[in-house]
Amino acid sequence: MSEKTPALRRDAEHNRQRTLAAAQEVFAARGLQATLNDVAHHARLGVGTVYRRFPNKEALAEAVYAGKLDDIRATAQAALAGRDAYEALRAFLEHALEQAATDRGLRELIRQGTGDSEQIARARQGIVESCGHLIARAQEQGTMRDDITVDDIAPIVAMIDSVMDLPSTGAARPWRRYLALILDGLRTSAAHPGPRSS
Amino acid sequence: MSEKTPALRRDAEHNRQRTLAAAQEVFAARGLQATLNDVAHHARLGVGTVYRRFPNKEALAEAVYAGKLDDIRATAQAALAGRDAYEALRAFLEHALEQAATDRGLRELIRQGTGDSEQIARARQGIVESCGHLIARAQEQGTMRDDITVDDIAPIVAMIDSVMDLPSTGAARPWRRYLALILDGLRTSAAHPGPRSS
DNA sequence: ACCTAAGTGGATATGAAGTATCCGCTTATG
DNA sequence: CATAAGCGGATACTTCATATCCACTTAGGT
Repeated sequence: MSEKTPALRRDAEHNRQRTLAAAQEVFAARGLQATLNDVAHHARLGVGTVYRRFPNKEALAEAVYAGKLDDIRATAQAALAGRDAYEALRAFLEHALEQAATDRGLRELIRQGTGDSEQIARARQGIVESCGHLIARAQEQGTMRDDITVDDIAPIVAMIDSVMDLPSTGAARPWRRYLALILDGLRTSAAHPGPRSS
Repeated sequence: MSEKTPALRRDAEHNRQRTLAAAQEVFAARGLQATLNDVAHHARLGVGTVYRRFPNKEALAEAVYAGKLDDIRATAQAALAGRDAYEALRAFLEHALEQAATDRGLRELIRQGTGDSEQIARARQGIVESCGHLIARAQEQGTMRDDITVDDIAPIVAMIDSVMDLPSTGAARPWRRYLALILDGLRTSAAHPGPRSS
């Protein structure tokens, strides 16, 4: 490790944590377009203090989300161990989207396919890879339509995301309903219920 | 009609049309966030000329889209005449989303539930109303799940919209595929294919 | 042809927002 | 207690969109 991290003064380290915590909250609530000034104020720190530790918003966002995203990647990989691949995929998507549901910043990070750091790109790639395996296996198991591919995952996630962004009518979380609807549509049996009724 | 429209000079009227046409194109391609300067330049007119006819971007957008949206409303109303309500709804949604697919500005206008002019609000309301009738009738005809309501329409449209915004991989238009998938899920027969296989 | 009100262009004033720096003051720590 | 590290937050910079202004051009009536 050639990286030198000169060890922060105790108060400085404390403020670093405050900054991260505040960023977490602010990004979750208002999205990545929140300003570092917002974050600093929320942490009850001066702007300068924040800029001293994180050169810019991107760096801060990465510090906040790299771990979270890698957790998701790990969950996806763990899902590979499941017997029923379709169910494993379903459970994984529900878990991942659950995270997204409560964190607008995460949602925006996932959505923008472009310009993410190496660390985040790697997580993204790992997730896609695991989903690919699950899809292939579900198809072998005969539980998923053969015309589904990995490329369907991103659109599906995008679709559910978009429901989350909607000014929801009830206090409910209708995204689960739609996720179920869509995933149901991916099942073999539902592909086309059959010929016209008459 | 107490409205006085003092009749424009011929060249002025011509430029007004150019402005509308340019706005149409620019909004369709780059969305409503395009500036009036963009529009003016695209029409090969000075900015001042555009501002002379349209006090601001909102007014221009309304002039461009009021008609388009009302056409969609009319289509929805016409769909009420169809025998098969489910099929009529499906056809209407496909038609309306076809419009949206080629016009980013229209998409943004549809998405933002807030702050639209009276004219546009009326169209929106009419569309929702017709969809409501179609849903109710399809349920009477036994072709649609009973737990679907009008409130499901907006999320479904939002979901398909989000697919359109995606940096599409192939040159294809994958939104039709997902619309079909979702609508299939609304059918009675697909509600739940049945008990577990074993 | 000529007059004048209507129209035109586009440089530019205005304003809003976000980013990032600077530097006088404070505080941890050996 | 010396001093390097850290802090705060006013503010300089940018960027970008909106909207205006006014010297100049032109349609169209007489």
